[in-house]
Amino acid sequence: MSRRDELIGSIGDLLRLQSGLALVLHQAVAERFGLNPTDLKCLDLAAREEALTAGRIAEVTGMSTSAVTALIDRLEKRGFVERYRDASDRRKVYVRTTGQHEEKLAEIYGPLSDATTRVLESFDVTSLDAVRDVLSKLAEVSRTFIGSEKPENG
Amino acid sequence: MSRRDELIGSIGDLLRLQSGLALVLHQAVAERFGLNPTDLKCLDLAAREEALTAGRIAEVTGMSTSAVTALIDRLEKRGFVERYRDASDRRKVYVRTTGQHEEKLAEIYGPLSDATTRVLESFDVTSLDAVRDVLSKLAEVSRTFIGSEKPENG
DNA sequence: CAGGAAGTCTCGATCAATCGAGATTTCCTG
DNA sequence: CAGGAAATCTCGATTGATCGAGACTTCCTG
Repeated sequence: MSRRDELIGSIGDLLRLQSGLALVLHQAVAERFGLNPTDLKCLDLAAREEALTAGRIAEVTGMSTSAVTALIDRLEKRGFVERYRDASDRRKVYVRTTGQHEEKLAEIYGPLSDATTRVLESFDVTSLDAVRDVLSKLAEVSRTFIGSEKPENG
Repeated sequence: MSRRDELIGSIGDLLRLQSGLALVLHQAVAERFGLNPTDLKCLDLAAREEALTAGRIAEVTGMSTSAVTALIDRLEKRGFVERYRDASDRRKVYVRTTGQHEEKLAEIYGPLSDATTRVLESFDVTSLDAVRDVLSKLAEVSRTFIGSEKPENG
């Protein structure tokens, strides 16, 4: 086996390892939040999307509207999100994060993020450049793959 | 902001992105297996550990023994694992994978794995070398971090 | 303003996963 | 072989998340 193939093999292993670790970490985060994975996912969604309605959550997750209501109830009860009605269409209910979410995330991920930065700082620009190129291409591959696996949610 | 800092920032973003994608992918895999995340996790455990007993699963996961029994029932019913008793201590029940798990995993991840390999093949050895170094250091950081977050499971 | 549609919520029922207590089988010690 | 410990399983009850049907409020069209 060539040095190239060896490298490619071990990078593959490392990527799988990182995926596994990400799962464990995510699990730990969900526990720390006192939320199940689905709820945490919707919380992330709320943090990212500007004007997230209950109906939109149902659409994205495939859940029934009643399940979404219950979900928002849970998130609201724990203070992670707030409901507010659209001023111009009062049927709609928007969900926005209160800030607790981001705060808590930063609290949890802060040390990891710092440690990651320190590691990266120990490499030269050439290496970092290569890493960024590779990771961005890999991200594209993953995204395409996931897209092809789940054709329903456009 | 220096070029270094820019690079470090975007690599951080890419790493977070990859983590997110890993989650989505894992979710998709669990669905494809018809298993919940907990069950899938135990299945992975069974695939990795040589002599995995029911009690060991309870220990690792923190579940009660009755929950573990139910879990193994589910996995067994779907053909992913088999129970067999220890020949020298017939109280113990070992759980081993039947091979369906690995087969199905390969089936799902095959295309992604191939695409990943193709991407990596498009880079030169110097770049790959840098990537491997960085990823292996980052993996170490993640592992340490997870260890410090969950001190209970040694 | 009437009628229907859209968006969300309420309610009752269901299902999966879990727990605790106790039963069962097997092992170990004397 | 008796007694207790270990490993797992069974059973009944509980909890959390979900669904479907329908209620409610609001919007839009004519």
